[in-house]
Amino acid sequence: MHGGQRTGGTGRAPRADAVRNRERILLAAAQVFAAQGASVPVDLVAERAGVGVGTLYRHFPTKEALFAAIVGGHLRWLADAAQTAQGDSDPGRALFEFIGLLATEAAGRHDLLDALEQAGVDVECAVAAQVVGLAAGISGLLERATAQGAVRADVGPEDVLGLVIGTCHGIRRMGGDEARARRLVAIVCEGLRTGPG
Amino acid sequence: MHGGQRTGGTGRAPRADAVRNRERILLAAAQVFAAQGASVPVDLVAERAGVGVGTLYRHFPTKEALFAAIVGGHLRWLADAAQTAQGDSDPGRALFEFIGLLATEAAGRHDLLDALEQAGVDVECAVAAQVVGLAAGISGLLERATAQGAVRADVGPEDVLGLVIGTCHGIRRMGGDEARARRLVAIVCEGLRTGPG
DNA sequence: CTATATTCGGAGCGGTAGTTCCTGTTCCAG
DNA sequence: CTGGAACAGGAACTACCGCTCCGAATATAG
Repeated sequence: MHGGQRTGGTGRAPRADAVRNRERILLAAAQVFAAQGASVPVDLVAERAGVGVGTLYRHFPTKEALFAAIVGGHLRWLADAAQTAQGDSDPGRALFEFIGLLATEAAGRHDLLDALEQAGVDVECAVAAQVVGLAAGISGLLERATAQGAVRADVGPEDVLGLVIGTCHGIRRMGGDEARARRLVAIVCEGLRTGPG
Repeated sequence: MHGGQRTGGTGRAPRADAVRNRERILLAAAQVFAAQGASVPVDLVAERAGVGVGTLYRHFPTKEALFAAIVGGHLRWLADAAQTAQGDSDPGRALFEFIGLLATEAAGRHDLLDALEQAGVDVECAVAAQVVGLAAGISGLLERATAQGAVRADVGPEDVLGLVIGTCHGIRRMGGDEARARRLVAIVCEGLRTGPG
């Protein structure tokens, strides 16, 4: 499970135009999903890729599979970032910086926010499996920050994810204003801190 | 514009079964929209009301009009609550209590959250006009709280509304857990407060 | 009770979106 | 060069949804 599915199934090498079209589709889907979200019609992705819908459906069995292939990369990247952030000497700062990163990414890319939200509703869906790595990373960051006493003791990983998703909705609501986005993130992080003192 | 539209337009008294059906539709729509949100099919509302879709469309020109009629009541009620809360002797507490009320209402009722979100995207739509009263109430509460120094000086009414909407998404994400809902609201309110001290 | 304007109901229309199917085309081994 | 298998493309199929239309039912005036 690492190179993409063959069409035939035996061991024959794939044709050159097939792999070319596959990459065109992936590129177009990345652009369109990021700009418009998961609700964009499949035909639009195919058109942008310069390909018919039949071609698209030969490479990806369903729209959801294509979407999962696109957001999977982002999610893995974010999960890795969370993993490395756990090595930070200041756990509190590490958590808050990662929240800022996640909020900025998800507010700017519609596909990422859609994926996070879908994962919360349909636990069975393809993207939900991709999110667990990210959730684990947040969990690790939060544990260290809690041990340090940098955040309220009663918050769990689900709370953090919920707050981030919510903040992204708030940010998107006002047209991606950069200053406001930073303000909302700052407010949420301040709220996560332990009380005054 | 206060009693609902007549069908004919002259001055004839409406038929008894017509007003009965109108109220059935309103009741069914209130239940279904609250449970499933604005995206619920019109046929389902009609079925629940024990009425055909044709009947529904005689009383309400469009689905959006029906939806606006349903959420309009809630929005006015909330706007009134915000108005009266402005008379509170403690502006900070008044604002935070109202945020908690709004979040609880919107997290439990899908229609209210959908309306708030739709108003942020389509400024032209019917519900957007209904939200301005609520926004004005929040504005007033925030102004007093800011003057008292109970909240950060750099937050605006739009920030508050965005945060509340976001918080509701976070709350809904985890299945309406009561304790978690209160925790998220508390975190956001704490973040809105002026820094430590 | 009768007449008639009003209302009811749901089949059907137009549009959208995901997916499939089939014909014509293209690449590659031999 | 050539045969044939893999591939491309988009029309068509299915499902869904908001909305309309018109024959059937019915409430109310006289």
